[in-house]
Amino acid sequence: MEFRQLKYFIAVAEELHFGRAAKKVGIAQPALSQQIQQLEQDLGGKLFVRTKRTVSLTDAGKLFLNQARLIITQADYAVDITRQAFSGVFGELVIGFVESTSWDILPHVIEIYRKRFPNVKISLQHLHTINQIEALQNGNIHIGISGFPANNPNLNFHIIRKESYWVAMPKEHRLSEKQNIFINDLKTEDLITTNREVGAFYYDSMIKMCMDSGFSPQICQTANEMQTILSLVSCGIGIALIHESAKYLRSDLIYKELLGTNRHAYQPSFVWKKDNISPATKCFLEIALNLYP
Amino acid sequence: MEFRQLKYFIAVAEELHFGRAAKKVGIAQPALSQQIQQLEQDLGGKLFVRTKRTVSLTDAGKLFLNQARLIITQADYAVDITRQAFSGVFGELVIGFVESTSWDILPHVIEIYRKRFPNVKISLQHLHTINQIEALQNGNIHIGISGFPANNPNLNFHIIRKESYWVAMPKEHRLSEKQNIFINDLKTEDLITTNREVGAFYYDSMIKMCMDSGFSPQICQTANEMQTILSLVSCGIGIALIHESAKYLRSDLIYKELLGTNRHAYQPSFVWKKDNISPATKCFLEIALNLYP
DNA sequence: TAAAAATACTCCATAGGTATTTTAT
DNA sequence: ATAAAATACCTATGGAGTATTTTTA
Repeated sequence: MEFRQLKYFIAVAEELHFGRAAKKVGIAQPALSQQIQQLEQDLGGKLFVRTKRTVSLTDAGKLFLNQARLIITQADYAVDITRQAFSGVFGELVIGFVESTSWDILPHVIEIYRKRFPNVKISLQHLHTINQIEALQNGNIHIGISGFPANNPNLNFHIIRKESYWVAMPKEHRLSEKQNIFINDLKTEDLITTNREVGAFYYDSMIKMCMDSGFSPQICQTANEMQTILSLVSCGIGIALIHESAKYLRSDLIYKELLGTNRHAYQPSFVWKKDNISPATKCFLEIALNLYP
Repeated sequence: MEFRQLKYFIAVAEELHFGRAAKKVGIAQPALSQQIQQLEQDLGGKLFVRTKRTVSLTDAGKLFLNQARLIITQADYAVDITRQAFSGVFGELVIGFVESTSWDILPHVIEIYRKRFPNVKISLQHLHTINQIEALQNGNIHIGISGFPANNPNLNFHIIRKESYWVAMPKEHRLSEKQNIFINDLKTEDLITTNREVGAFYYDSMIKMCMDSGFSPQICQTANEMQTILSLVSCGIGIALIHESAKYLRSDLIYKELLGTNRHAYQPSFVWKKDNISPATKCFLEIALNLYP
């Protein structure tokens, strides 16, 4: 049984005339007769009752006509949505993101993307940068939005923006009097940081920055989320090194830029595989990179 | 797109290895590669990501795999039920019947048939003999069960049995005293008969029988159903010429055989088209004719 | 007699085979 | 070096064409 034969069969069933049906499907009448005969032989019985003047469907033929239409419809649909998948307008997109990108970048890019590609199902996964790299490589996510660019030979990245370090402190803190804050001012301060596993790049970068200035930072407390860290700062437990966009999470603190350093506290980036990216991924990246050139 | 290609594609998707998949579907590896390439070209994109060592499905490939399986399942099902239709175990059977066959023949044959062919949908239509003939010819019914054999060049028939005329009368009727009743005894009796259109054959046959004996019957009343006729007899309105099986419909009357005639009051028969009968019809007839040889 | 399906036959496109090449591990 | 997919090329099956026959209304 072939698709061709199903289409021919449907044509004959609709026309009930081999000559007209042959014209309809664009072949010669004898070829059509042969194909129908072959189909009948395949199925093991007659689909049509032919006299030399009239053609009509047998009971089994009527049954098979419904089936043939179902098959053709199903096949056309399959081709259609697969082509859509190739074009990127249909499919699935799994996006991994770090907490800090969920404040502005993630909702922004998702909103724009959804408007253009409403038929792509988006799944979001909260993943730390290191896990995004792993998930990208074994195909669990299509796109990563990480706090720092991934350094991996199989991955591409695009830095969204670079933010410097800021110091978050309570209103009554003594450093709030100072005009300019440098790294050495933190030597004797209690610091609240993230756990290293939450963002090793950020953590190590901060440690190195201190070490380069000749001291080892006093980490009095760690937490997993920025909101928690700022709450701890607010309680007077210590001060925190944050990046600029985290300023807007909490308004009861004083924020001052850390001067005299060329390091960046935060470089939110899109990350994706170098090869075999899906059309939906490609379309997403096109929008995303256009949004944050 | 061809069924062949779908099957090959499913095999490769399952094995994720062209060599093994080729063996599985029974062709050589290069032929398989070519067919998959052609399918991909048809669809307009890659279904697999190939490195020289590994094969994996693209996102669109995963989508198309589900679709391909649906199509193949649908096609297999179509072939299956069509073959069943050819064998007579699946399909539809529309049976026309006259009232008098619904007392014993119809339920009997249907019961036996349903046991053997539970997947054939049976529709019953109450039709007079003349309408059965018409319905058979334009394909509205597959089988007719009529009170008399149809006389039509396009139809075959099989007489189930032959029943002679009987006279139905109330207990107190004067003819109930008589030992033997002949046609001439009815000359002066009020007769209750069916309307002619309900069974022209029966009606005309009865009229002719009287005319041959030299009188025109006194028809005092007509009715459409045998039950009604017997009720009217019971009321003393008149007597009725019935066939033997109708005796069992009502026990408060006296029934006596009409002697001295070789005519038959009733010849219930199966009727069907001479050609292009469906497999289900053929199977039904086989059972029916075997049941009433 | 004419319309329409089937048959006879011819041709060529292509599915599938074998041999070989390419490439990643 | 090897495994595995792709490429090159060849063969033959069968789909479709033209010409003709058969059949019945």
